[in-house]
Amino acid sequence: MTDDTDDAMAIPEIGEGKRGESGYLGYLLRQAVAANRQATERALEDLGITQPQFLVMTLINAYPGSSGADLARAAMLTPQTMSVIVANLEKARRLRRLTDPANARKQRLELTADGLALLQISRDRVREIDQVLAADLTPEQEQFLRRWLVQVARRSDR
Amino acid sequence: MTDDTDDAMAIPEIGEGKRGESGYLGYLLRQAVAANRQATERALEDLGITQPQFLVMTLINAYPGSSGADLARAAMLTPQTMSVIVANLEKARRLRRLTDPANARKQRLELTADGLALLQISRDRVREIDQVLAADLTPEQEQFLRRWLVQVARRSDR
DNA sequence: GCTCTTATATCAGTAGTCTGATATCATTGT
DNA sequence: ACAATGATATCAGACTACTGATATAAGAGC
Repeated sequence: MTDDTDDAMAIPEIGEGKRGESGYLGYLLRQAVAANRQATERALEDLGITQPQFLVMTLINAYPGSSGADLARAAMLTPQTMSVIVANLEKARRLRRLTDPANARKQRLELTADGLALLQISRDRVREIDQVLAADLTPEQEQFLRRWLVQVARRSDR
Repeated sequence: MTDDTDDAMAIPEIGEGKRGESGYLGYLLRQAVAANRQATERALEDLGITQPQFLVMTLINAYPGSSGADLARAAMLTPQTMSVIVANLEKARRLRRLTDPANARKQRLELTADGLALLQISRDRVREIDQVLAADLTPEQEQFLRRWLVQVARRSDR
């Protein structure tokens, strides 16, 4: 079917037209993140870990004893969203909740041995995907990129 | 509360530590996109339009008569996802489905007058947010960014 | 003491996003 | 003509992610 006799216009390919250098920067950002997320989840598929779960496990490992609210702030997510992610991780027995001795409302979170083991396996794979992102970049270019991304996140922060 | 007598470590601020120049590029990307999405949805809040809805309305306007499958390919989303977005847009009477005369399975999508009016109002606001992203960038830097984002999207495509 | 504010966690509802499974229509091959 | 293949749409289930509402605990001010 090479003839285009119907009147629905053709949509350009990824790198072309509005989907390339023209078009919204926000759209290109979203496209890139979606691709990166899919790559990550494909890499962690056999471990049953999603990208957000990996992020939260990483945070808990780095700052053990944090509360859900702490994690929500760190990940720039709402407490409700974090609550769901933590609940899913708990259901899979990858973390534990301990009641804070000083604050009965607060729950101190920490990884189980199982969670830590999975995190360690995941880390290498995620790092590898991350390095693909920076391939073909000079150190200066990567530095510029990182600074720009942080600035974008901070500017819309509130 | 300036003393940190409890043993839960403090989590750094956005630009600092692992949340700044170090840390995963993928994480920084996600943070930036989340911030951008929130800014966009805040700007379109009174119109009741989400960022994905804006994208789909823009696509339908540019390529009227496209099918859900066409749009899914263009937006790099699955047909199921597109189906949900289209259903929500139809529920809000911002688009119409016409059955394709040549293919009873296919549905040709087009904006209603209402949808088009909303799209036109939205456009300026979204463009403004997009320009904030590119503020402080030289044309060369912006060009480099766009190329990198397209490359990231294309590389993990499939 | 008691109230007001703040912080924490969670329930409910909506929207987006994926994978997997189905049903239906169109095209192609024989 | 008919079976196989492919394209389209959609249902179901799971995980994010948001807003809004609620309950409870801690701390501040009176």
